[in-house]
Order: sequence, then structure tokens, then C-alpha cells
Amino acid sequence: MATSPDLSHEPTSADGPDALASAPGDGVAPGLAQGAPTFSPLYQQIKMLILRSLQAGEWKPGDTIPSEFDLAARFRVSQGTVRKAIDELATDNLLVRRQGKGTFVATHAEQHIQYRFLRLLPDTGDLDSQGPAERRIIECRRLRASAEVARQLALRSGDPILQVKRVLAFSGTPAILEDLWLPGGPFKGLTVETLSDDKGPMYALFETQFGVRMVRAVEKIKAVSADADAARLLDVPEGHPLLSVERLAYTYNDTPMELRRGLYRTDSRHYRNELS
Amino acid sequence: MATSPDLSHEPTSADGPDALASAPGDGVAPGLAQGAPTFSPLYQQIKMLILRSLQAGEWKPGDTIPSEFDLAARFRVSQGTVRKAIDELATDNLLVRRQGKGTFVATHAEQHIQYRFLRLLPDTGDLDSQGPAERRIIECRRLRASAEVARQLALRSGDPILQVKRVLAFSGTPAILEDLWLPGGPFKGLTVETLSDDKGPMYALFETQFGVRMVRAVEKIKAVSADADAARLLDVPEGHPLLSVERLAYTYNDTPMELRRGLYRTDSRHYRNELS
DNA sequence: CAGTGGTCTAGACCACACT
DNA sequence: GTGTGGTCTAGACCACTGC
Repeated sequence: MATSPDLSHEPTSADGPDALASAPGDGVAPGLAQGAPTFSPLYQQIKMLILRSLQAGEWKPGDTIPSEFDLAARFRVSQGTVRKAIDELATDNLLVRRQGKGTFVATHAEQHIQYRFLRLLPDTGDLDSQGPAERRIIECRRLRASAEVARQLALRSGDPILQVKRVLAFSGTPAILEDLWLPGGPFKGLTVETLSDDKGPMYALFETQFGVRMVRAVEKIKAVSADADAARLLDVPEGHPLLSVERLAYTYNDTPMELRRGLYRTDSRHYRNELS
Repeated sequence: MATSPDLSHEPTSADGPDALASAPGDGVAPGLAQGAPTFSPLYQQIKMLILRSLQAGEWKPGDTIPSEFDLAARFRVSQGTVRKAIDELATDNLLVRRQGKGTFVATHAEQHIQYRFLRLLPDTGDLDSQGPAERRIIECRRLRASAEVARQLALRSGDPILQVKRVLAFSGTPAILEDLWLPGGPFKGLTVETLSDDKGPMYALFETQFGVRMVRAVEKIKAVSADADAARLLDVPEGHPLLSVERLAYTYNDTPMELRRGLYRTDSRHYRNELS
């Protein structure tokens, strides 16, 4: 009797000689994970299981995950099937493959090039000349979600949230004024001190301190005029054109976890985007 | 004797019984395409060969290309290797796979959702309510490339170019003012009439009339104030904040083929971008 | 050297579209 | 049914990393 792929969450100890005895052509187990009539390829199911392990924190950002061969044995499928699942997770930027070393959980720390979600670049293209971003926290308040913020963060109006306001500068010149709204639950304990003491990207802090990993985001961009407040903090005349960048960032499972509204000075910088 | 993969450009007529006799484990032919010592996987070489056929116009936009099996026979490799090559070309948006039907050369025509490179969406998200874009050509002039335009289009200063200026409106309200610069050579014969008579996306026209297919683009976005000219054409007060979108679009082979500068009204629309 | 990811092959079968 | 892309397997070998 040919064994079916084992899609249980735990590694199995029943590694008998028939563990991998599935004959070629057994084909996919249709809808094995649930009774739904919808067809789902095996590698998609494996992908979901790996995703679940990532969510559950079985492997932390920066860790290496088990080898393809090990995962294949755990799930009772062929290495090629695991491979395809990992391939997709890698192109989604959730995993990083390194030949000869292993497959790692992606992280916003040691992204070694730059902040992964920041698209504002100097017009000269000279990424290094400007040095690191200087961060200044303006405020960090605990308050209740407005209807609008609640809607975007999938909360209820009045739920506790955190609001952070900060300015980023390069070489002493302010470039970005940002307001952030974070759900109070996952970010319980976040204080202005935590933020001020931090050195690296904020999303790296979120990973290490709160176990929240930002996976993807959607930005809505508009051109606006600087109001008095923005003009003061960004050191531009009132009415100066600014880029308004409203970002909704998601963790695993498409859960929105951060709403951010940035005002970017674009006199000597630009927002870069690639189309394909 | 085991035959090597045949990477010649033409289909071979020598379909003898040993055509596919390569034994497993023959491995990759290192640097077969050129004597370079750099290792290049077989599927990458196949990818390049398919790309070359696309460039050469062997298959036109909208056409179906030969089946994976046919291509495998042509190149004397396995279907899986062709598959991986096509996979990459599909994720690059150069080809489109359709199960049961075949693999097609991507096209800007019948992109049936919307203009693929236009990221300006109504704030309501209601894509259909606004109806189709109304296009008005302001001018179409033949002139000589300035140093700046020449640099970006990889031409020499003074080379002949075309400049097009147009306005796009939705429901009678102007939304976009665009200036385009095109190299004179590939677009010889482009007139204001050609442009005005056209119905679909401009990039579809470029494909059918000039055989130029835009494959990818890079945009630099800034916030600016409307000058008198822009204010008049976009029906906004002078000084109104506008999104400046400077696009450099490329054909196959990373050849720049269009420089475009758009001014977008963002009072009721926004530029949408996804990060990951 | 062993272990990891990366490539390649060959063959079987599934899902889908057309005829 | 036939032909297309899509999934899955099994096994071999290559390239890179680090012991």
C-alpha cells in the first residue's frame, strides 16, 4: 500500500522503510488539508504549512530552516515539491536561499543594503554619500482608534492604538515626517524610549521586540502642500509641495499591522519605482 | 555517444533516433554559448535564445509560441529545462502561460484590465465608474535631442527625436499632462494623426505600428507646483501640488526607448504601489 | 570531506481547452 | 480524444560553504 503525503504539522517518528514509498503517479491528494472541493497542488499545501511554522515562530527571523531534504521527509513528499514551495516563499521575500549554506528566514535587520520599504533616494543616485538616516521621535502616544484608522487596521473604533510621530533627516536636513498608527495589543510596551534608543530600521525593532514581521505593504501616493506644522518640522516654506505616502503594512496572513503616513521632501530626492 | 544539447538558433532537421539521447547526468554544457569561463545554467541559455527569438520577431505579440515539448526538441534539452526558462520569462511579463491553450507573447493590447504601466487610480478604488481615458494630443513635433534627453535615451546630442504632448482626462476632468520623447529612428512615421486616430493604449500602438514592445520601466516621482501652462491644461490653480512622474521605458535588451514626464492631478486619485 | 542549495533528466499523471 | 500547460516523483550530478 502506498502511503499518502503526511501533511501533519509535527515531524513524524514513524520513519519506517516505507516512509517514502509513494509510487510515482500517486498524484496529488486533492484537498487533503480540508474537505473543500477546490483543487490545491501539493506544493501549495506545503507552502502553507511552512508559512504556518513561520507565523508560529518555529523559526525566527535570521534562523536557518531545515534543509529541503529534511522538510521533504517531514511532509512525506519529494524534495522537488518542497523546493517549489520554498521557491515561492523566497520570491515573496519571506525566505532567503543561500547556496551551500541553507535557507533562512528573511529579516529587516542586516538587510545590509538599505531599508527595504523606503523608496526615497537622492537624485544623484549616490546612496552612500548621505550617510545613515538620523531619526528623531516627536511623540509617542496611547489613544483610541478613530473610525478611519480602525477600518484600515481591521480593528473596532475605540480600540487602543499607539501613535508615533517622527522626523528622518539626512546630513542634518530633514527629509521625511511620519505619523504611524499601531494596534495596541501586539505593540504593548512600546515607548518613546524604546524607539529613541534603537539604532536600526524600525521594522527590525518590531521583529526583535514584538515578534511582528512586516511582509508586504501597499502605498497610496499624492502630492500635497505643506501645512504650518509640516513646514516647520521639515524646514520648508508653508505651501511647499510634498509627497504624501500613505502606507498600510501587513504581517503574515495579510493581517494589517501598521498604518503610516509620510510626508516626503522631494527637492533633492525622489521616490523610485520599477514597473514591469 | 551522447549528444550535447543543441543551442543553435534554427530548428534542426536531423531528428534521428539519437536526437534526445543525452544520458541523465550529462550535466550542463559549461559556457556552451560562448567560451567564457562563467558558469551559466542551461535553462538560462535557453531563456536567452527564446528572448532572442522574441526580439527578432519570430513570434509577434499575441502569438502563441511553440509548445514546451517542441522547444525541448528544438534545443535538445528536456521539457523541464525549457519549462524553467519559460517560467522566468513569464514572471518577467514577457510571456503569458495559459493552461490547456499554450504560451503567448505578452502584449499591451487586450491587457483587458487596464493600462499596465498606469498606476493612477481613483481614491474610491472604483476602477470602472470613471469610464475609459479620454486622450487629447496637444502636439507632436520632430526635433533634436538635448544633452539630457540624449543621455537618458542612449542617443547622441542632436539626434532626431519626436516629442509628444498630450492630456488624459476621465469623465471630462483632466487628470494627466504628459510629455514624451521618442527616438526618431524606431518611430519614423509617427504623426499626430496616427496618435489621434488610435483608440487603445499607446504602447499597443507602438507594438503594432513600430514593432516596439515596452517591457519594463523605471519611474522617479516628485511633488511639484503647477506652473501656468500645467495649471491651464489640467484645470487647476497655479501652484497646485502635482505629482511629477518621470518614466524611462525599456524594450528587450534593456534598450531605453521612451522618456516620459507626466504631471498627475492627485486631488481625487492616487498613485498606487505595492512593496514586498 | 559532508551538507546544502541548484540543475537536469525522464516519465507518469492531472487539469484544462478545444474539437 | 488530443494537445497544452501544471504537478509530482526519483535519481544523478554540479556548485558552493565550511569543517
